[in-house]
Amino acid sequence: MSTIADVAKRAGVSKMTVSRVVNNSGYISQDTRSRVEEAIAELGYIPNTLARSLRFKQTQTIALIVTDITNPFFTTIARGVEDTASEQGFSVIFCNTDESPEEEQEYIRVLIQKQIDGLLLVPACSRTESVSLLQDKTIPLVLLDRQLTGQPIDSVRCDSELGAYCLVRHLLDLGHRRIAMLSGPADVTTAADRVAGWRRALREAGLGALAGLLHYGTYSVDGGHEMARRALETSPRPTAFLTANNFIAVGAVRALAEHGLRVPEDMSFVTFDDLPPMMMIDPFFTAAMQPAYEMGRQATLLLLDRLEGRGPAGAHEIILPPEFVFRRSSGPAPDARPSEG
Amino acid sequence: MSTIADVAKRAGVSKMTVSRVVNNSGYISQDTRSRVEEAIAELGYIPNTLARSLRFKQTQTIALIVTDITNPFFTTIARGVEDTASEQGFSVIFCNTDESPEEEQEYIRVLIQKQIDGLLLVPACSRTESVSLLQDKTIPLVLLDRQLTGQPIDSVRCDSELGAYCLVRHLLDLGHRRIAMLSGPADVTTAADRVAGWRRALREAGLGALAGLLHYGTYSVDGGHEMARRALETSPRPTAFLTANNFIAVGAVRALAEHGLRVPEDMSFVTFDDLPPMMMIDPFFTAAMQPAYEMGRQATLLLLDRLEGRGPAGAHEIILPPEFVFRRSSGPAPDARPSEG
DNA sequence: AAAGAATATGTTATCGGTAACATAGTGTCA
DNA sequence: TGACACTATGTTACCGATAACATATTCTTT
Repeated sequence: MSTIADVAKRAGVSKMTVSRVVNNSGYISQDTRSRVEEAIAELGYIPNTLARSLRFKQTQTIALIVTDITNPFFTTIARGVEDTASEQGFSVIFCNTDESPEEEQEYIRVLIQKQIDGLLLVPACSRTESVSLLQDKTIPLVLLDRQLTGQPIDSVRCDSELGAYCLVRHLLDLGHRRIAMLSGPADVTTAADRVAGWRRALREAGLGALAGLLHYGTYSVDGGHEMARRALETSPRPTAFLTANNFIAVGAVRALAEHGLRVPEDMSFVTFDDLPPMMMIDPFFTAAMQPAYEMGRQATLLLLDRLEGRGPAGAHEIILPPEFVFRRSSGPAPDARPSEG
Repeated sequence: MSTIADVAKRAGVSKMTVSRVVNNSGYISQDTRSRVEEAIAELGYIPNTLARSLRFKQTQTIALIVTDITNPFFTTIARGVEDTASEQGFSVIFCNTDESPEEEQEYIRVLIQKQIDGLLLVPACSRTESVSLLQDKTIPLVLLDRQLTGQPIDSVRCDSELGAYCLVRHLLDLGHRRIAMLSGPADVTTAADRVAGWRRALREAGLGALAGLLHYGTYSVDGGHEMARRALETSPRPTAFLTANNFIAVGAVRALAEHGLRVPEDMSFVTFDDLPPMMMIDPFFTAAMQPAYEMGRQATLLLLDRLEGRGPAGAHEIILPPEFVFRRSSGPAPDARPSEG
């Protein structure tokens, strides 16, 4: 691996002269420039970013920590981040915590060691321990998707409360009255917000009695399966499900199938997050879709602004609206149909 | 951001002493150790990996370049790589080329700049230009999934030829005789291998006339859609499709639906790579599944061996067998059934 | 033609950490 | 009690690049 010193020796100049050629800075005679460029080509010299970063105290690298790399919602965010960052000459380090606050803390420590310039974080829970490390170091932080309790922090997210509210309104319009909510972990803000939207829509419809309709679980297929099982045991049974993310939806649909229930004839179904069209033979869910790519993009732009000391004073919150697709999974409530069961 | 010098000053010792405490090396009195640890805690000191790596000429970082980050096959490989690498104290940088050799070359250049210790590569095409950069630098390289033409290189892949062969045999057993192959790009070795397996099975069955049955396209939904359209225009029409990956399968199934054809009644269907069970409400494809996680794991182990100068002399090839699932997408050929159009 | 600007290149110090060597006190053994 | 090992700590140089400053030549300008 040849260094700037090797190039300098070969070209018969000082290291500084080589540096000037490489970075196009300062004055260089045409003759010297050619000699140096020739030496660079001959040696296949590629500058060492480590050394440069050490000197600059800037690595041109940001990191993105998500909680579930298998979820297309997060991989789409990741693409938005990657595209936007590399446009501006930044590299991105991706990390996956699997919803574990301990992993999160460990990653943050390693990333600080690696001298990242800034961090985009989907927090595993709403507690703030792990980010305190960053704040001591004055490394800019932008939260994605989920928030933290306590002091306000720059964040980009989708309006979960509104999304859930609209989905429930859709079900109410179809005549449903017993609408179960299969939510995520209680200490994750998106789950809480979606519950709030569900609750508001029902309250406005004069349906305040929610006993047995609200279930908390993990954002996973197993979580959805488990919550759906619990929900189906209640009596009277709900006629519709609202699930708080795509994996919960898949788990819940499977549980319904196991109970011999058809969607939407026996149970209507609406969810947050769609499944990726690329993998769907036959899209099916009525869903509130979060603008994942755009969330990644906006968060990155905000973070890069912060790196240059720009952007609004105080914490900046960007809240994007969900989009809705209405498909076969939601239909009229049984007792709203002329004559059935 | 406090440095080792800050800690040293606060503890009233030299930088070297702090370094010894942090790395548990050399001799340290209990008394000094406590003072230094206290100073570290007070300042929230976290060592700078850049500086350390510069000195060591080792970053404890490897990179994984894949061609399509949206494909669960590659994200599963990525998980295998990440888990295995971090077990051994290595970080992983993920890169996505979107099947572009130019992007690939650019990433490799940046990764060399970042002084990665080794590279896992899913090449975008079988040409070798981009990896020559690495070989000048003696950075160990392990190929994943696909191979390169020319000199042999360490590689880990699944037996594509065998997988395709067995899938076609399955169709032959079901009575199919006109079996179309919807393959990937002609200059990608996995696509070529799958074509070879398909060809061998047909030849062994005495079905040498392949005119109009072989189609090349991209490994994408659009590619599959396009190839399926072409295949459906041939006459006599094929009774079964073999698709070379999961996205091609999705595109092809959609094209069939547009033509009003049912699977498997009107067209049987087998494919390489399944869709992720996590996102499938109702798994459906008969598929040859590649052991993606294990491929990532094995490739990482081989690469880490190479980093330490271990492993077999000469290029090492690890070829893992595919697994098969037989599901509803494949059924008897129409003319093999008692009475039907 | 002298003075200052513009051009071209080199030298030194530095980023944060650590290997290699140096120094000094303590303990042990013949 | 002197020699040598062991323990504990510090000093110097270096990894590869670059900012800041220094030096030297050429070109303008009055």
